Amino acid sequence: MVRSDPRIALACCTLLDGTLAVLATRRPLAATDGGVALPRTDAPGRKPLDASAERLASELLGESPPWMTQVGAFSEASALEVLYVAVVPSGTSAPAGHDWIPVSQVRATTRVTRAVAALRERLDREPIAFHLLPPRFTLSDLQQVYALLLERKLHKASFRRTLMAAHVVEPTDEWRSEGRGRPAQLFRYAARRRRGIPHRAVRFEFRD
Amino acid sequence: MVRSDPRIALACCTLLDGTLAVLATRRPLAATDGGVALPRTDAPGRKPLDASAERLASELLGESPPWMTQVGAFSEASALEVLYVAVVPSGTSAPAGHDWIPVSQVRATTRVTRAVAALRERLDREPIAFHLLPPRFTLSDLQQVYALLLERKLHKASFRRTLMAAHVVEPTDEWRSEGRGRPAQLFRYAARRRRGIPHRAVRFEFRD
DNA sequence: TCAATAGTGTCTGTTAGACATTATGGA
DNA sequence: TCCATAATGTCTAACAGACACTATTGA
Repeated sequence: MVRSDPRIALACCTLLDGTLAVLATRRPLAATDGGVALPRTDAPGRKPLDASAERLASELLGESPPWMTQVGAFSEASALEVLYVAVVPSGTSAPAGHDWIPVSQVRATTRVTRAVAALRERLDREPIAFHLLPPRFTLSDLQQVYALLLERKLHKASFRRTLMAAHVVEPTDEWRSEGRGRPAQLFRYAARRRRGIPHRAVRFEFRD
Repeated sequence: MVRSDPRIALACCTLLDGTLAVLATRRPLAATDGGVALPRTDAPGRKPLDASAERLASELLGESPPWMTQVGAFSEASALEVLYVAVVPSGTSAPAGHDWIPVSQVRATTRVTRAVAALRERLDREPIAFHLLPPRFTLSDLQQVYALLLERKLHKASFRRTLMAAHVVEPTDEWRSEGRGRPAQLFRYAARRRRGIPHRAVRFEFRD
């Protein structure tokens, strides 16, 4: 009946070489659970969990991640663990003692799988993809992020039409030449406040 | 650093007189926190949280609720609380010492609000609306549930077309006459396994 | 010139929503 | 008969996806 404080674990995600990667604590001895070691902290019971998670992320990265949310609670070993997921822009370097591990290498880990699923589920309601990219990005970059997280191919013209109609990006006057091919215009995330958010059609997409 | 076991709280929802209601523990003294008292239990540290929540729900209702999931963890007073949400068919009677309270009367309560939000967010991927109804229901009943949870009007013909195209209900040979008007055919939930779940279009529906 | 990528215009099939109409009961 | 509700057919505007095409750079 007497237990230690609950722990908070953070699955901090970014883009690395065109794939999703998660920040893992480097361990001197070989990992014994077959998964990655997510950064953790003990959560003081009285403080809001979100605040503790924020502090953990800030101490790791030096600043608050641009997007973060709670995934859920798990009973882990003998204590309770509350998992958070955050995203940081591609190019963010791993802090000392940590490494970016491609999630494809840790798919067996329940926590990472659930963290990535939480990203995918919120992709259409939260600007997650944008915060996985630097402030300036090309529309091809953005499309790749959506394709990566949704795990499906996307139609280029359709993707751009929908993006423009939603007024969530605005063009800059910068262009980027990526070696071969026509240079791409850089855009920034700028969700223009819309008067009425369009109604989604009712969907019945049960697997069961 | 030394704390008691985490608690599990259950927001068990049903339909009552055309509105959403949540199961609250009746308290002899006036509630002091201005909200409802959700059924709770202490979670043994070692057992999976889902199992503890299942047991809480089963002991309350006499059987497992047809649908249930974890909402998240909250730091509550001095301990941690993990909130679950369940749905039971309309007509389920409140167990002894408990009452159905319309959620419109408890909107200020964070936990109930988050539980209902969790229902709405999953409405298109889980058969939640169906489990809020008895096994046999009319399509008008079903549409009312969707309209209630989505908080918007739905177009009747469009709703039925989408429903039929998704193959998630099948007609029975029963009809129900509700006083005045033409009797309605009763349907049952029967999600036929579909070969390929259709791709949803990419949406950008950020409020921000 | 060619290869590669960015960006756009047009067409078509699907579908959500509007509207109208029929069907079938009770009062 | 009238009214209320169920159920369905048709039309239209919106849009996702396919396809083709132009634009602009490096090699």
